[in-house]
Amino acid sequence: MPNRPTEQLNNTARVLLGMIAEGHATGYAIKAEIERSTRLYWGASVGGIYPELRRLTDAGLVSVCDDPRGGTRRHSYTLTDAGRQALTGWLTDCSEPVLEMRSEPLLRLRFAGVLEPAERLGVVRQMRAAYEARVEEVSARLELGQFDDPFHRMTAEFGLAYSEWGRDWCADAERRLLAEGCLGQPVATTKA
Amino acid sequence: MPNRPTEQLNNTARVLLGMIAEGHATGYAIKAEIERSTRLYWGASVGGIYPELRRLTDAGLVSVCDDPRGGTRRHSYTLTDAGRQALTGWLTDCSEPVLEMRSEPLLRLRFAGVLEPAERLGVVRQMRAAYEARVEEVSARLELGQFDDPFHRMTAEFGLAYSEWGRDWCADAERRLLAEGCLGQPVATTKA
DNA sequence: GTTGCCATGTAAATGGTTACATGATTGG
DNA sequence: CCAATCATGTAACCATTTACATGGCAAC
Repeated sequence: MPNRPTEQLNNTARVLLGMIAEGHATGYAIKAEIERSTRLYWGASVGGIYPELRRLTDAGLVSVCDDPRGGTRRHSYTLTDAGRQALTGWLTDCSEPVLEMRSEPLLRLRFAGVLEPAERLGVVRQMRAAYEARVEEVSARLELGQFDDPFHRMTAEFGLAYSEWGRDWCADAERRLLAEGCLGQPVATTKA
Repeated sequence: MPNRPTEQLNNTARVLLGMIAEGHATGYAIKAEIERSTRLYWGASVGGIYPELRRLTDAGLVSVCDDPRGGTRRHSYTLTDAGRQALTGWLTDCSEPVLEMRSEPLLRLRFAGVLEPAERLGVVRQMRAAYEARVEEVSARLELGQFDDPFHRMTAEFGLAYSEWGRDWCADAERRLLAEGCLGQPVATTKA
């Protein structure tokens, strides 16, 4: 009687199942692959993977076998039928299109009105700098051919195109702000 | 001696300080404003605001006064000088351009290769549907004139433009997938 | 022989989400 | 009097992050 059946997988579990399906069999290999490819568009935790692997094992979604390298113990993971079903169930689930967005630069922009008009432009400049740095990072990785699988490459290309779009949006926003003198005094300063 | 000085604000604290600076004086009003505007681009928790308001008070970043409506107790918050400094410090901080991206549709796309070729297109279709729904939602709100402050409007416009961009990217990706027969067999199925 | 990588894990803290609990006021 | 809205909070849970701890193996 599995602890957590097919019903609800958390994000760590999803990444783990996907990685194992792709053939990354050990915790360490998964960790490395997360660093290599997923980090770009998914802030995945790395500290939680060993506990979660155990939970998945207990839940019967993955099976483990000992596969030592010399004297170093090593666990090799494979998907069970239930695990594969959970993974494809998640991937083909058409009910929940969770599009959450959590962008600190945008949150800052939302509050830029509380700054002095002269300082407001800096918030957008910052935001543009962040996108620019991301453009550099992703395009460098793409040029190095780091993304073998076509779907990995697609997601990296998405990251690149999105960062370029964001950079351009910021440049345009800067122009608009300058044209309007960084916008009057929308600040509703609190009066005690 | 404040519990948490200017140094590090968590995200809830940031939203709270910004909201108070804008003149949303009570926990309830802040909650309502989060629902109204911030939800679109910032998945902010609403359950954590009262405890956090107390922490901010203890830390000397906001001051509170009782402001009852009839027999209903009510707390009115104002920024202290330290609070205003913390807020502007965050807004003008040029060290940390945290651009985290956490998109479940993209994560699914990354693993689409483990599905049968025929099913892969569905992952992108899903993603497009999510963006389309977002486009509808944000443009409806913009047309209702829900965003008074120019910076609120800018963030909403960002949300709209981004969703449109994402929708179009997906449409293009769908075309590419179809043109290539949803891409061969990149699946590295695990062998036990 | 020591640096760096492979490999697995634990502990503590923080943060965020949901659900619950309470009660006053206003308007129909 | 009932429903909706204003208003404040707590408790429990889950997820995430960081830091730490351990040890083998390979290469230089």
